[in-house]
Amino acid sequence: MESFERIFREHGLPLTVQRRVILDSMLDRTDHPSAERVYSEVQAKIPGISRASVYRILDLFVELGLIQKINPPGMAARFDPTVRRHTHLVCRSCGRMVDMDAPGIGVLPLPDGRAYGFQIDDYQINFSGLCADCAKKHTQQPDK
Amino acid sequence: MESFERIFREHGLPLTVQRRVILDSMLDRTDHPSAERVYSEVQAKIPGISRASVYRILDLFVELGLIQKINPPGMAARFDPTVRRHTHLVCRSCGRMVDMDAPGIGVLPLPDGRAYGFQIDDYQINFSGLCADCAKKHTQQPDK
DNA sequence: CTCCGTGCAAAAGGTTTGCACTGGT
DNA sequence: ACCAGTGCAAACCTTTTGCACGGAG
Repeated sequence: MESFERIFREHGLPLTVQRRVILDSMLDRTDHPSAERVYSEVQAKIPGISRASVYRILDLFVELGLIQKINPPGMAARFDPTVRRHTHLVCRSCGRMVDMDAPGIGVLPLPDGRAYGFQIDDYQINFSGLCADCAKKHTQQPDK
Repeated sequence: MESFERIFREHGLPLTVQRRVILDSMLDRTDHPSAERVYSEVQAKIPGISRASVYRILDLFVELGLIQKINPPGMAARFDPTVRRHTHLVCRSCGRMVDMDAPGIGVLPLPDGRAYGFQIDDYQINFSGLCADCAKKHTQQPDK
């Protein structure tokens, strides 16, 4: 929780205000914000911050293993403070993304990729469909 | 195979040279080209073709169910003539993508999303790792 | 002949980069 | 004081869009 200062020291990385604030705003959130959304939220706390810094800092956190980057099909990348592998539900219509923490769901053995010339070491499962709001809209107005 | 002319007629869609050539270049291929790659390949056969047409035509084929669009994490979309759901192996280093047709791999029941307010109707599994070439490079030069 | 499809160029959206300055350590 | 981190703007990559022309039906 607060040992992130140690993590930075161990890597010889300066702990700047920008990094503190962005890390703060990422932890303990259950949504999956895009870089743009993090940017606009953080602007309230650090008015002069640049979009580039947000991107750089989020990518740094990913490299440090502090957060996870998710690339939903056809939309901006999202960032997730939950680092362990887990499954996401994505709304095809509005892009809303929620964690799916059902036991047994989304747990696969890593297959042997040698027949394909691959060393497989990770996987990602994304379920897609419609969230409640979008399902409602679609049934009300099936056209368009 | 050749009934695609019928498919177009049924939809009242003109069958243009561009569509013929792009469909031709897509069928029977086992790689997973990006729109840009299709564009440069097709330029050899139709010198004046525009990038926009390639994008429009590929998307049309996806709507017609003739091909599939794949969105690998963090890179340009790929197109796949194999329409049925199947699993992909993606090289994290070079982006190479191969089909993984092992029986039983990548077949999941659709979970009940109601607890999350979702109607789940599809999913995608991507295994990731290193292809043989990139694995070789990494072991030879672990740094950088 | 009538439209739809196309080519072109520009815009849009998301992300990265080069460079000078600033702020941690 | 040093050097990495930052802000800014421009570049970049992928994809979409507006519009006028041209070819398929």
